[in-house]
Amino acid sequence: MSLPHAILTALLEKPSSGLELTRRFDRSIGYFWSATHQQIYRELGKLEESGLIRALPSEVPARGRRKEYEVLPEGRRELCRWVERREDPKVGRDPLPLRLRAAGVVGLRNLVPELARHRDLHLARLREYEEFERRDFPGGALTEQQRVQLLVLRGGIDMERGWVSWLTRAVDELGGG
Amino acid sequence: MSLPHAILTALLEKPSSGLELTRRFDRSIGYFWSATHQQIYRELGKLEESGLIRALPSEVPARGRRKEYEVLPEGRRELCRWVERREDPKVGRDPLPLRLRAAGVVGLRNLVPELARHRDLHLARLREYEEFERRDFPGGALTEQQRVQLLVLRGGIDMERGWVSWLTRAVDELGGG
DNA sequence: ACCCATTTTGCAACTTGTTGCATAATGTGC
DNA sequence: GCACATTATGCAACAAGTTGCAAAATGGGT
Repeated sequence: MSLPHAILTALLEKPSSGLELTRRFDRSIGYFWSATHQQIYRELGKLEESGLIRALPSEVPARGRRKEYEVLPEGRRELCRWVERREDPKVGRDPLPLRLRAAGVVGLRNLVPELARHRDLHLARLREYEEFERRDFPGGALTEQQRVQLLVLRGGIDMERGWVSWLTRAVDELGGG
Repeated sequence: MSLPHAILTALLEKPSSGLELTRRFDRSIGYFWSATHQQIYRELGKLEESGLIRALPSEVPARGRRKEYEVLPEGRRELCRWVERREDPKVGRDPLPLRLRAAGVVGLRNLVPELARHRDLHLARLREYEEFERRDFPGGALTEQQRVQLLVLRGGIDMERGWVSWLTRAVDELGGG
């Protein structure tokens, strides 16, 4: 039940349309979550139906027509409950280490180049996040909200660093013999 | 499509029953994947039906009765195809950073103790993995399969270290003021 | 005015993951 | 040999995530 809450957060930060949300998920929210536009539209429908958000008033019934949403008080309350809730951590879900482990049984085959490719992709993501940090948080006084956003961004950075260093070691050890 | 392949890998390492697999998922495979026993039983059914694995012969039809599976040649081939496949990395899916970000909007409320709790849980997991490393990989010559398993384990360790350090910093910065 | 690519919203079918419960066999104490 | 917890397998209903496609509006260009 994280997607609706991720959407509520994003909408509180700034009222948006479905597509806009999709784009923001690829950027600032996507360090730890991702969602396709279909997921988002469906969820927006549910959230509207249950009275947590509403579409900003517009005349036409709108299909293929831009539709902005904003959070209602009940939506904010639900988000508060979620923040306060106690919930245990989940283990990650990345198939790559699994594939490496499979390779331990069926042989390395062509996996090392794939590991290197992933290392490069994670490195690119890392660079991008570091760029966000430089661009969006130039030193100086930060609001509480900005401090939290920066913390989350740094979490994303730490994770990507972890991937890069692990994959680098893996390629080294396996590629080198 | 990772679960069936994770099961194939585990069964190749050692033919097992459903419950045994469930336990092994909580241990050596679980660094990057998890599965409940229901998921595993369902998947075992599918894999058997499509001829990738088979139940080791036993007289009685068996309900509530231990049932061992082994991988058939077609299953091994499928696993090879999976290892060779090109597949992009997925972003993580952990709700905690999302909740922190939500707290940036609705206020920190009681989140800091929850962050500390997660830090402790990740730390416990980290200790457990380190214990696995000490116990199952005492220095000396390793087979290729063991080297790969150790690499995967170290990936799990790196990720947990990342969590612990990030959560430590988060608790520090937010708790302290 | 018309064509066409793009933007934006959305449906439907499917796969995967989760939750709660049911049922059969096995082991243990008495 | 009976009661009871434990082990082991499984069903069914649901929730969440994925994939492929469609259709309405918009904004050029000609």
